[in-house]
Amino acid sequence: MRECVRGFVDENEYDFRRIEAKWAPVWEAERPFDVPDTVDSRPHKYILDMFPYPSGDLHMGHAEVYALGDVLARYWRLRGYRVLHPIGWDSFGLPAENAAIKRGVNPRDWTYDNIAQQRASMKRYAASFDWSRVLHTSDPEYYKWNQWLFLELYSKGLAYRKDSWVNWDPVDQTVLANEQVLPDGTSDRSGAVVVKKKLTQWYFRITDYAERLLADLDRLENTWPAKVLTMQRNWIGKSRGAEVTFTVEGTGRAIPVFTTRPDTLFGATFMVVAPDSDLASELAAGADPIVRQQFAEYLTEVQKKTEIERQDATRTKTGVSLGVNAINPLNGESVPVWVADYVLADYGSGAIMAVPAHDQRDLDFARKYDLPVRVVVDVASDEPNDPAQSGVATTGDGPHINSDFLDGLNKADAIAAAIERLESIGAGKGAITYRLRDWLISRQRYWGTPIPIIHGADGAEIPVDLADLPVELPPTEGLDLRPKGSSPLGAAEEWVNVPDPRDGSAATRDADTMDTFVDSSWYFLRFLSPRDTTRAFDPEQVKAWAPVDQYVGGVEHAILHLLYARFITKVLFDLGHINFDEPFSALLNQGMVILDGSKMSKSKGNIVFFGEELDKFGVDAVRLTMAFAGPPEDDIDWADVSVTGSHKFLARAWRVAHDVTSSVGADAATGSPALRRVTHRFLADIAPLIEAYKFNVVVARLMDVVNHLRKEIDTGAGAADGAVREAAEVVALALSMFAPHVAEDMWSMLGHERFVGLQKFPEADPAFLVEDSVTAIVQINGKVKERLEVATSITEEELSALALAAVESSLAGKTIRQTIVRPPKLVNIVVSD
RNA sequence: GCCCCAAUAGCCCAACCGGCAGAGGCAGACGACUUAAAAUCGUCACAGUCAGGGUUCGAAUCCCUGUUGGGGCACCA
Repeated sequence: MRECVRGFVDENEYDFRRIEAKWAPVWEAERPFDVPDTVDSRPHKYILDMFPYPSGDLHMGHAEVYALGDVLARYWRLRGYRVLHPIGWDSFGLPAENAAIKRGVNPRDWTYDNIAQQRASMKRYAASFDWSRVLHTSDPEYYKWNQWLFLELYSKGLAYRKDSWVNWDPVDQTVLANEQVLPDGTSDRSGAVVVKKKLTQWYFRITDYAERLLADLDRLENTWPAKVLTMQRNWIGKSRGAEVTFTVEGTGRAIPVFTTRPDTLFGATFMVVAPDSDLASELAAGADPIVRQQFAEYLTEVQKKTEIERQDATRTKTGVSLGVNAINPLNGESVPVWVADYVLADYGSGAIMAVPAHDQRDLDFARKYDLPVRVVVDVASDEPNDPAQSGVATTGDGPHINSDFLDGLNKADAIAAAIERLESIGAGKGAITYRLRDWLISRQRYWGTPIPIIHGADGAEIPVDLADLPVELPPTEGLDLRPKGSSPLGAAEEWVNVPDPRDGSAATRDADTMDTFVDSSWYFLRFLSPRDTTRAFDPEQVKAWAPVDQYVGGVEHAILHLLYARFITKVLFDLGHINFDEPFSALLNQGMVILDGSKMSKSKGNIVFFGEELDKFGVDAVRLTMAFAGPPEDDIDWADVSVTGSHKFLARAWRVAHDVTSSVGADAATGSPALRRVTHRFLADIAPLIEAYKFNVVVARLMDVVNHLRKEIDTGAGAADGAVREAAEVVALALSMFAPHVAEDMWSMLGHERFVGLQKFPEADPAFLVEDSVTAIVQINGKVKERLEVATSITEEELSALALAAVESSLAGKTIRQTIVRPPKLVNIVVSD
């Protein structure tokens, strides 16, 4: 049950409404966290939270990221760093357009109305952003540089157009990148089942960077979540093996195949070509009419399948023979060539050698079409070793058989020997392939960055001159934004028809817009000089701030955004625009805010509304709850946490500061040593805890300090004590990371000038960090028998003697076998009867 | 099917290099204050660490097996 917390309009009571109303306007007027362009000598930290997409108001997920990101930003400020913590909006994208179609509003209006709403909520939430650097990716001032980026890639051959089978979302009526298709074959936006279409589209050559994108993950090993690293490695999907060239019998046409198992070449009993590959069409074209007919029917059937059906590994494999044979380069054997849709056109060369004895997919196919199975690795297991009978392909290691010069070798040696032989006879070589495909970046929708290319009547692609950027979107008036499979921009005749820059003849603009992931792949650089009209980013500012020291956001971007941003960063590095090649030095993925064990959703009706929570409990209590709920990467079940509890704690902390009667500068040295010990231990522990993202533990420790303070004021040293003031000030400083309004008010009540967020943590005094004495425990056979108060400096001999004396009576009649002494805390005496 | 992560009090969570299972909070019980209640202040109780085995003087912590939950990959040759 969450009930409403009521405040009192009384200066002597904690009232979050009064305190919020008091400080928000001051921060708004004085902008304490804006960072000027000037470079200064302090150490820098660039703390970045993933910027939001403006779909309606902020939600509880935003409340979590921006609370946690702000803890880190404020922490580094309190450590004396110069902190850049900017915010903006990822404001191009389909939802704006879909809303526009549904409600007849302009996508621009819809977007900027939402931004205004989110901006107001964000300000209310009091995250310490630099509000002078706000950017929106849908502003021409931003997407001009997005177009510049495109042209940079284009000039280096990294942006290109090709005709290919692409993922098509039949609901949103646009193409999707591979990364935007969920594992179940549906679109990550619309949820529609994705189909394949053959279209001419723009791509970024991310595959050129596959090896570096993979290798450089090692450098992020301890600063990025292991989970994200694994996901990226899987996505890039490196395979080592060999490329082997088979030759079509008769025509001599070469068929290159990629295999991870060149050692099993003697077990290849047929070949399979992807039905939708050019090679298949070519081979079928030369075949007899019956084969041609069968192939054509099969291809039609295959193309009707959805991605879901096609990716179902359990379905029965199908295929047709192409009626031609190919020669195995190692043994000269002639094997039949088939087409089957378990082979993919765009992986490897779109063709495979099939080794049914040692590959389950090939075996399934061989058994269905009665093709031969030849065992070439003797895997020496207890299992029946005949895949043709068992139906289970063997993949283990063992001596090779039926393999001529490979006989007797194990897997690794046979692979090496096979590659060596292939290379010496010119029939192949060692090779590496990647699962990663080029990034499809064109979209057939309106609300995105226009692609700055003009198509000449002769088919030439002419990059728009830099001086003519930005290519601005035309107004929506008169345009039909409804999805129809081609870009709405194509219908904006005045916009699309332009003179050919070469000779003034008729030409047209490219009517597609860019994937919005292009926009977000470099926005962290634009924050460094957001008003610069002469370039995408200022190299001086980049040198001062970049790369991002700490990135904070959801794990849903583990592949998409983070992979693209890494890629673009490497491209910009190679082009000499920046001097680093990984964009985000450290990454924190926060969990989700859920309710009653499940994800919040409109359809389930289990939504906690951001604004309502702030109304009921106050900004500080909500922010504190986000930090205190548990480790940041865990999900927060809003039903399991108590915002009321956070509110009560804040009131308690506030009251403590309110009760302090000493003046600024009161001597802490003469105050309560016990309290000082608590305060300085806390101070010493903040850094390691925050830097390990243990925000929940810091809050717990903060509560502990407040509890001690309360006790000290009520029944100890009293409200005028110097140590009490010291502790209250430390509480205000530390609390400013979580609850800025309360902290600012406490700081002010303690007689200080604003702003608490711009102060520095005092150093912990080492004198309070060491204990003079500790409680040592004495165990017999691991069970605690006695406790001794001993000096921290006690020697092994002294402690041992004290311990033996203390448990003397329990040792009567027993034999001491061993004594383990770990000064100053433990003695374990091992005895037997 | 393969891989990874987790499991500590009724609940959310702490626990350094293997060394007394508890920092903090929620919910609970009791007391003080109050005519009473709320708020506040205080006191108390509650688990032997998912199960089983191993290593060790000593295991929440290391190893193995399993259970449950979460996540990733999965016709990629």
